[in-house]
Amino acid sequence: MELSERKRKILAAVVELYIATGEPVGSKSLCETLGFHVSPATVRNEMSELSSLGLLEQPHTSAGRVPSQKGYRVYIDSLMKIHPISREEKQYLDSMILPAAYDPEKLLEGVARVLASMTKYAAVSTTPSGEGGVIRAVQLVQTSRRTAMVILMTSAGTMKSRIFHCDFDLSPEILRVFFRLLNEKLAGVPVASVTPAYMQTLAASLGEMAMMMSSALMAVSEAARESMHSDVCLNGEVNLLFYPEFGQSEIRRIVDFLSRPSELCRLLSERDGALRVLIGLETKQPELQDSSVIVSHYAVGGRDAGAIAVIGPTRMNYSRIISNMEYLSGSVGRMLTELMDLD
Amino acid sequence: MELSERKRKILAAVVELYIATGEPVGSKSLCETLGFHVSPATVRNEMSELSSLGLLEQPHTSAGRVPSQKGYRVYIDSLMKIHPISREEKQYLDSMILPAAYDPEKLLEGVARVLASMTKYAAVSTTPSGEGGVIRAVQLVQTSRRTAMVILMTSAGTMKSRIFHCDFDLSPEILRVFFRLLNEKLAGVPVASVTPAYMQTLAASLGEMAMMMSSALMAVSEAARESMHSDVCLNGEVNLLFYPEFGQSEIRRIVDFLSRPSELCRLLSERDGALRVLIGLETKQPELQDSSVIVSHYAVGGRDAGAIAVIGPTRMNYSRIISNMEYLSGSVGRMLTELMDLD
DNA sequence: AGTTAGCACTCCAATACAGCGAGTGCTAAT
DNA sequence: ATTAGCACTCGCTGTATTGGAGTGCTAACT
Repeated sequence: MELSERKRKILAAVVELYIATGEPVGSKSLCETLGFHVSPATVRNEMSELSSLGLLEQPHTSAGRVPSQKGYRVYIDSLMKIHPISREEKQYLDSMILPAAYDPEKLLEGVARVLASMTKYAAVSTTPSGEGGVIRAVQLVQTSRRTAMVILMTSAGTMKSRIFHCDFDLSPEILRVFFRLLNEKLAGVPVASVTPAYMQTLAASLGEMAMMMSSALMAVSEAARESMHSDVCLNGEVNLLFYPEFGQSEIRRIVDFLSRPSELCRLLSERDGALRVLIGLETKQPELQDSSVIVSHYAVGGRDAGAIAVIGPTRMNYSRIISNMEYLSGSVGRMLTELMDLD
Repeated sequence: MELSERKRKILAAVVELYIATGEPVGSKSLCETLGFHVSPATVRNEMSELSSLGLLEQPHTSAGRVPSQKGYRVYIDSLMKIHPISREEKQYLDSMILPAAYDPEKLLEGVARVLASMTKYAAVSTTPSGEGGVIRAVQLVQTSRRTAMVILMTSAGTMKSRIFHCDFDLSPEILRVFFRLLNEKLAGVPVASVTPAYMQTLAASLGEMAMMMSSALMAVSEAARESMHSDVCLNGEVNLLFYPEFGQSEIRRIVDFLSRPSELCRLLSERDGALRVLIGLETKQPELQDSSVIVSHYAVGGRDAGAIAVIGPTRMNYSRIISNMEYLSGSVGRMLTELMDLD
């Protein structure tokens, strides 16, 4: 399907005008935004052909045209020019996420927040999953006389903590011993293999220390289990309220869908290169019929670790958002890689 | 203003029926739910008097009655009987927040989440502010070869961390020295006095160590500054979508209000005993005209530290929510007190 | 052949209006 | 004091009317 240059320009103009206004675009108003002079009648003829090609559609006979799902597809794949991200935007994004760069969960939560506030759509992010990684280190922090926190860091960029309680007073010396033992035994061990059974055998090898450390060991195994699954952070659902194309009932359906983490996960796992745009039913979700999703994956230490996504009406400002998301997922990956000292 | 027993019963029944159905209640349907036999006409007479007392109002002449703000007030202050919290509810609440009990911020965030999911309204919580407290301990955790995290715990129940970067490789020995120095110098110092100027004089007293530790000291002062202000966690705004009394535009106004943390803070700072119910304009917020807010404060180590709140339509299930919130704020205070080892 | 002006046609959206029914207030009887 | 009866009010729903934006077609023009 090759389109004439003029058809391409007209399609692009329809998409952009519709994105900007949210109203079906008619031949007359389109003429005004077109860079060259043509009469409304000519534009009508062209639009009529674009309609029969399935790129535009009419809400009803006597209304303007609206891009179809296929029309958006063509626009995104070959018509749109991506607006490179500006220095100010980079600085803004960095400044918003940098303060949370020490904790993967906080970081990804912050990313969802900034993404939502910047785009004015709903944003989702997943924290990295420790699934394929190994334990990099176990840290211990005393939190009160008889409680301490274990922090388990994995090569996949996760960091989980868990508190444990002893029935004797902790001292820096004891913690040092615990620390040495735990790291000796666990560093380099695949996270997936840290099962309760594994901990049992580990405890056995600790001899008399096993008793004292049992609650610490339990905390470690719980932290390992938690490392295995990735959390989903959702933010900015309410932004969707401000788009008139979503009515009360539609919003409810979308919000309801967004509240189901497993479905969101599935949506984010769709991949095909680093960044993907899913338009309307391409998401395979009837609830998202009039929404689009932009998913961008981030990598930690060279391996795919998680994703960030924006969900908004199909009439989204794709070009601006895509460049921002590319930058953000790059930053996140870099920060986590750095945090994990994997560079 | 003393009401006859029958008027009290009728008012209570109107409030409860309206809370349950959301529809203005008419004399006929009210008769059916009333425990004793009276005719609709009698009820109409009573309701008419309650109307002229300003306790009920009519959306329009030929509609049923709806409780006025004053009517809710009377109901809450003297008619409602609080439904004590059940064992299952307690267990559910505990199980939802316990896993986050090691980090005040996560805990309060979790509280907002569980409160929102349980009530199906919007929930807010504030993290404790370190303002009046002193530094209890500074912990250090190595996060990579040249980076470490400082964790600053205060007597007010706050815990803030910050990462710092050195231009030399860190070792457990160095960290131990840092740890000892920091705690020697800072334990017991009021958080409010840890200004950059204070850190300057502290650095001076460290002699040759000052150079090596400068980034760590900076991290501490930033963590202290952060400890001073309390975060506001908001959750479940979207729940408000499901109440028909809120139209699209009203929801937008409410959500917009909720997105301004300083205003939320002001709202939560209203206090008068541990728990307070603000109905409609009692909140002094025109945006919350048709909403009510229930605020419950929690204490850490015997001192007021923060608050949790629920925001929903005036037609809220007050009795259930109040008992749940009382329990929750008690739990939170207890957990934080325990975490801080202040018991 | 491609472009354009003119015009009849379509169909949504807004407005007006009638009829229904839930609920009230009043009156008169109990 | 309570209740049955009844006229009245007023929002809601459904139907008819109208205005206008936008289209598709045809015929004239370049």
